[in-house]
Amino acid sequence: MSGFQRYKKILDLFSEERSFWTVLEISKSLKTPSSTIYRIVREMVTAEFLESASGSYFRLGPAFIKFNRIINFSDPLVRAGQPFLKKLANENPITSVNVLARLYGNNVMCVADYKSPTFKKNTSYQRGKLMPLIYGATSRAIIMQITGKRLENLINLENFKSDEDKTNFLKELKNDRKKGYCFTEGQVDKGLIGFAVSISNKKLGIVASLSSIFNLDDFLLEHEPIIYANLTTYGLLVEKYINEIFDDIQKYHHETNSMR
Amino acid sequence: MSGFQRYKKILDLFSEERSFWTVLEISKSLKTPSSTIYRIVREMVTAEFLESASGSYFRLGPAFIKFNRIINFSDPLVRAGQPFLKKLANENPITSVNVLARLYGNNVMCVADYKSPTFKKNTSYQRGKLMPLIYGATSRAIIMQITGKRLENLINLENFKSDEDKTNFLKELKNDRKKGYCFTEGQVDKGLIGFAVSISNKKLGIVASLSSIFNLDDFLLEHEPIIYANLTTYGLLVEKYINEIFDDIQKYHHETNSMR
DNA sequence: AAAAGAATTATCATATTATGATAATTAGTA
DNA sequence: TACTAATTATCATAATATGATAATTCTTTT
Repeated sequence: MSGFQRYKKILDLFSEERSFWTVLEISKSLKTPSSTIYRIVREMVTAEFLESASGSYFRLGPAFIKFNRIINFSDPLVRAGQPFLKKLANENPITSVNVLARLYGNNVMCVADYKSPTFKKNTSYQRGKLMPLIYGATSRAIIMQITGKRLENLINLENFKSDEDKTNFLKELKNDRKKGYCFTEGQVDKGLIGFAVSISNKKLGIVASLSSIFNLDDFLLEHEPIIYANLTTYGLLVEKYINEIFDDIQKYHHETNSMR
Repeated sequence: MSGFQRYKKILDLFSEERSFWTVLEISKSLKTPSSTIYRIVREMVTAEFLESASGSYFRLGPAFIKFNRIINFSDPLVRAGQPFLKKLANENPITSVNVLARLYGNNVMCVADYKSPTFKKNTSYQRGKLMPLIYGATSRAIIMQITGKRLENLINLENFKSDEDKTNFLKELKNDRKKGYCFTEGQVDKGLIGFAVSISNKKLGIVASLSSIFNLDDFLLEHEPIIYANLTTYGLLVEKYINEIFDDIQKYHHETNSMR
């Protein structure tokens, strides 16, 4: 183990289900002597990436909250898209969850969400949560932007039941790419349906989507055109704002860099 | 520079105001050759603690969103307190911002907040934001739990205008400690007032506070007893739940550790 | 399409740092 | 108080990071 990996491996042990670890547990789990782990953990506590509780337990530290906040207030995708989620919810014909998601490594991650106050069911789409790559409209509108070898690599990581399933998926992907939007039913949460459009920004390396999720029971066919119109309109708006934000950033850097 | 510091120093460059950095900018700023920075940045991109955009810019990576989410869903303080913030807001006699905050290094950090929908003004208390240690009721209810050398060290980091100011502050602290709650006016945001109670859990090393912030203009003297009653009641409830959560965690560890 | 320039990665000898077994200390508990 | 568990210190050795430079790749311009 070397470099940043040394620290990452420890952080990766912490999960929602298991958020407290003792040094001995870490040591066993990583098959590394406890004297080494003690030293590393101490470093990370100093840096506030870990925090110690009594009973010799350690948990994730407040640094993550701090940096998360910085991202939240400065990430172009979040900044550009967040304000529209509520509007989208209000203009949708039925109660909805609205989600901004992006490619995150080999997964899709939700980066912002807004649920209508009247939406009762719990959904799998919540900020920070990793989502499966091949299920749900939210993910589809992301993966359909990817082509060639990159797509192949991503797809090969997934466990399709059969080769037929895989071929079907790729066919659907192609279709949706042409249409410019996606629809899926119950792929992530039972009883829910999703609609999504792609969002991207080449300069910023953003591969993302904007989606609305509804209760199947609430949905009528006549809602469809309105839903697509809303998503398309706001999707374009979000892209426009991302561009503007990036331009501002570049301008700022040119100014400050030329000041010396 | 060695160990985790090497990585931390780079991360610490990123802020809300300046969220994009090029390798060259980092290299200049840290007075370290760019070949070294390139290597380190690449490592962090792999670990998803940094992310590259085009134009050779880098920004904070999605790992922070992921770990933040884990904290959000597993931190005993947040888990115990978050659900009460809305209730507190609803039961307060006037529109309010309600905040859970905790000691974070030498600062106070807000870890959860709920604003009444009718509360219009922007406040400085938002999740993840660092707050001054000696201003505002939210911070006061935290620092008043600290005594002895620890308190002295913390206080000495602050710039009091005069020794008199410092003595006064310590006197007020003592008073509030006796009373069991705090009140301040306009110390953090003009036109706002704050009420706070302490929250702590020795086992978990939690030194925190629960507070309600109001518009000075809305406030009448007759509101005061209700506000204190609410804060006290919910403060105790939060502490009770923190305890229960910790007991669950311990039970879980005993079980899984004895399984081998 | 070629060329120039910028960004990024590779190389490698050397300096620095991490490792882990063990001992020493400290904190927690009965 | 004494006992046990947790944490820190020590240190020789193995492993790794560093940074100057060269090589490569990516972008932009003509």
